[in-house]
Amino acid sequence: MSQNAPSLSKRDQLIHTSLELFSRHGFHATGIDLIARESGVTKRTLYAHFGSKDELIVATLHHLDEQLSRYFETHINKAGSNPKQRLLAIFDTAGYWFSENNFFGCTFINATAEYAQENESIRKVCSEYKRMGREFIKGLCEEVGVRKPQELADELSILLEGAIVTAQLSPQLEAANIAKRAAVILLEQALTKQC
Amino acid sequence: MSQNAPSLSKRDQLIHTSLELFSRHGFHATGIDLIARESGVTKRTLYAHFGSKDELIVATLHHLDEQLSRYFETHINKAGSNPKQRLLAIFDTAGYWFSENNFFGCTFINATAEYAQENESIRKVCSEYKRMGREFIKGLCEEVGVRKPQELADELSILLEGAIVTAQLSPQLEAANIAKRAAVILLEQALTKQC
DNA sequence: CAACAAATACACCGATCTGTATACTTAATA
DNA sequence: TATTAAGTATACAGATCGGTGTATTTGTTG
Repeated sequence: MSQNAPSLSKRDQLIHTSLELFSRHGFHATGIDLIARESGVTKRTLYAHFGSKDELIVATLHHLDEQLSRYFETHINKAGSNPKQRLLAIFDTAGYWFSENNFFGCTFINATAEYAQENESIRKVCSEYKRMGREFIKGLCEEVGVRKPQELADELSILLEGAIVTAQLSPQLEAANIAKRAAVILLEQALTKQC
Repeated sequence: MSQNAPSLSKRDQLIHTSLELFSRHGFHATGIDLIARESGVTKRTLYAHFGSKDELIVATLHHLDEQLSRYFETHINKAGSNPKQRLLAIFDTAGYWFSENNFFGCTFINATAEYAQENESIRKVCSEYKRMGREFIKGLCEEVGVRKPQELADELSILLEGAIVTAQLSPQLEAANIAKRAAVILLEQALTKQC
């Protein structure tokens, strides 16, 4: 999940630092001055690349979108070619994610919490990310060949969301394993129903 | 969910206003001055009742804890005495909750997002609330009489959490109904498994 | 070498933040 | 009626916030 490249462009460095600080401490709690300092960059340079803090937030969320999507796709591809195993690998991947030491819940959820009313563009990036996630899961359900892939995908998506916030709020629970256990039941039910 | 009492004590008025503003706009984004003004109270009075903003936040979350617990218990009791119906009424209640116009996701999740590192006491209130919620659901599972009530309760808890954040991020989805559909399957599976 | 873009250094702006100091007023109570 | 607690009014402190103005330096490219 984490990448520590030796030589990033100033822009990438700023986004990288922003992601770390926003995820760990939240958005309002993270000031522009700190981001610039931690990036080894002047505040003036920051504003040369991003017109405002909100723009920086949006760019950071877009970066996280790509990063998380790649993370899940990579891990699921490692699970092999069996469609059922690929679908359930979602929850194994989630388990890896939760165990990383820079996991602080879903930053998209956190961003929506902090900008529920104020900032349309931030909220839009978050809901769009979630929509794409559901599309991805729906694709895996279609591979499995259940009768109503949309319904199963919606159910598994909610399970995944629940596992994320449970891992965030109640780390002692094995949220990913519980969600996977439930997912197995829902998947088998969806498969038998079409006979 | 909302209560508009005519004459509240200053303390209750402050907590009531805080809950509204914190839920709608977030914690860092809501200033002490605004809370005092909207409560019709001086900032000096606010600090006479609560030693700091963090103390006010903790008190507000405790109030929300009681309010939400009562909300769910009341609605579930209205569902009658059939244990299965009572258990599934969790998700009907969630559906009512999501449709209220002062629903902005779970304020406990939002608080944890904003104070993940900084404030232990705030985080503790939130995780404790979630723990009690799981206990409550476990009690309903025991009433139903499944073999492993803890397992089913953990699964349904994750479903509920997932429905909450899905309703927050993707309001167009009928998150409560989807979660209930999944809950029915998990419940029936838990019941047949013990034969 | 000349020209230009990118980044730096650094002071500064107005606004807002949490929290406090001080003096005055109201209302209930003993 | 005297006392006391609760609240008001208002100004202020010290820090931080997002964002800008300006001049200087660096590095690359023609």
